[in-house]
Amino acid sequence: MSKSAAKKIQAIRGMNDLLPSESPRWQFFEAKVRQLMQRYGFDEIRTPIVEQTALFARSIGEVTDIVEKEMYTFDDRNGDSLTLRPEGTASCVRAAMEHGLLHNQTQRLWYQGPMFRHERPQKGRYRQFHQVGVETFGFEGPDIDAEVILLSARLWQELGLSAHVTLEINSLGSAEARAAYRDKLVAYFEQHQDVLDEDSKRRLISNPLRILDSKNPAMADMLNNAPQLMDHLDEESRTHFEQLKAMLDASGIGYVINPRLVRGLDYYCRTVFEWTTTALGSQGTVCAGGRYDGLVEQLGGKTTPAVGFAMGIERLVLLLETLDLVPDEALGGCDVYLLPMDESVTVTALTLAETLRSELPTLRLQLHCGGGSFKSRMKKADKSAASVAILLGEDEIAEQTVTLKFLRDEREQQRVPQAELANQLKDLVSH
RNA sequence: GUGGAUGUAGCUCAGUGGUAGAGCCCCGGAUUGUGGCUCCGGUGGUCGUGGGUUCGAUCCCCAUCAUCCACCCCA
Repeated sequence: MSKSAAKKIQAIRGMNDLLPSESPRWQFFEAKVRQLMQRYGFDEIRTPIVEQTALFARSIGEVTDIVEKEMYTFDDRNGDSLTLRPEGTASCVRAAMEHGLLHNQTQRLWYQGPMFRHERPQKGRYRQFHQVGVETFGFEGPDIDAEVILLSARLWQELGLSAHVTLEINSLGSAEARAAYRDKLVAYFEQHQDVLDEDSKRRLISNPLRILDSKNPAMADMLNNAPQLMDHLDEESRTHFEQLKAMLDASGIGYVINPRLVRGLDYYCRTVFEWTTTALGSQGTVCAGGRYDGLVEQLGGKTTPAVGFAMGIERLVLLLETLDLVPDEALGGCDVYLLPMDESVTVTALTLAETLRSELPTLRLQLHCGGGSFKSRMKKADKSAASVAILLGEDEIAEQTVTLKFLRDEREQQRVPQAELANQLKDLVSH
């Protein structure tokens, strides 16, 4: 490379490349998710990653941290204010409304993709991160709340994570009850201004319910005497919550009721829940969601009950990696390595490889390319993780055979007629 | 946005005010058609970047960028 004064261009802070050594874990996770969604009868929806800024301002809440200081917002060439989506629910609601999916019908949707928030990166938290989300529309009763929670619980089971995550649930009450409680709480906190720390004073405006969750011991007494959310639930929400608990009990799903569990986004009401883990440091929430019955109306649609959740893929993949839960066979590699022994047989090897791929569509066959000594070719076969190397040289070509060499066990290598090769390799294709 | 730690080879890391080393990886050889183990050799660094102090800075000072951890926030 020439000596250039140009600065090295690197990835944007907090936006990561997903390298080949990592991608199999993601694929493993994504495959499980896709399969699961099908099993539960959820349909995939894909929406653009850019939306009008107003969509997020109106749905997430004007005074939330996300909208106030974490959005990637910019002006389009025609002057419109656009924003890289910081979460998936708003886009999903917008798209569903826009295409009439909510008109006199119910929906069970899921999505997956990148989200963007301008936060200080740390373990399990990045500026471009990825979520899988589920959104359901048109179901009023607690059965759908239970259904989406059970769906998430089954995913942990499928992934081997069940023992490592905990379900916390709470109810925020109806939008009216929540608003009334909020006012009451703010009034209470204002009477105790002298005890409030800096963070809490700020939250008094942005998210007063969050103050209840403060870890500051100096405020513990004051918080314990604060009005309780549970005491201010409206009757319908109370019933809804009781029924949900009964359904979870009947399903054998363990949970903890956390009266201080408050979601950060404005649109939640009634049921809220969170799956957390202690294995990831301070970013322990791995999946979170709840009911948002008012959002569709808030965005200009007909009143439509809705429940959903989102999970952070980075966090879950990190968890899978930490706990070593991705099976070896999911971690990539190939089954066989086809190796021409010198330059003179390159073309034959190439055509043989294509023949085998046609005959065995699921066989993972890597063809040696790039020349090199025989020794280096063998080394690459070894590195490839293939269990079998197919050696092709002048002798083999002369008699229309190949040499099968077993790289991972003690079996003698053998000559096999090319016509029988596909048949011999079948056993390697168990997937 | 706040606080702390760290930036030396592709990776993991030593190290010194007189412009650098190990292990792993990679390449070649010992082994003309047999990988893994062993041995030998080799490629590869403007010591994150820019300034300052100094005869001289990878080392000391300042700034900046990046990464990591925590706070905040959140998935």
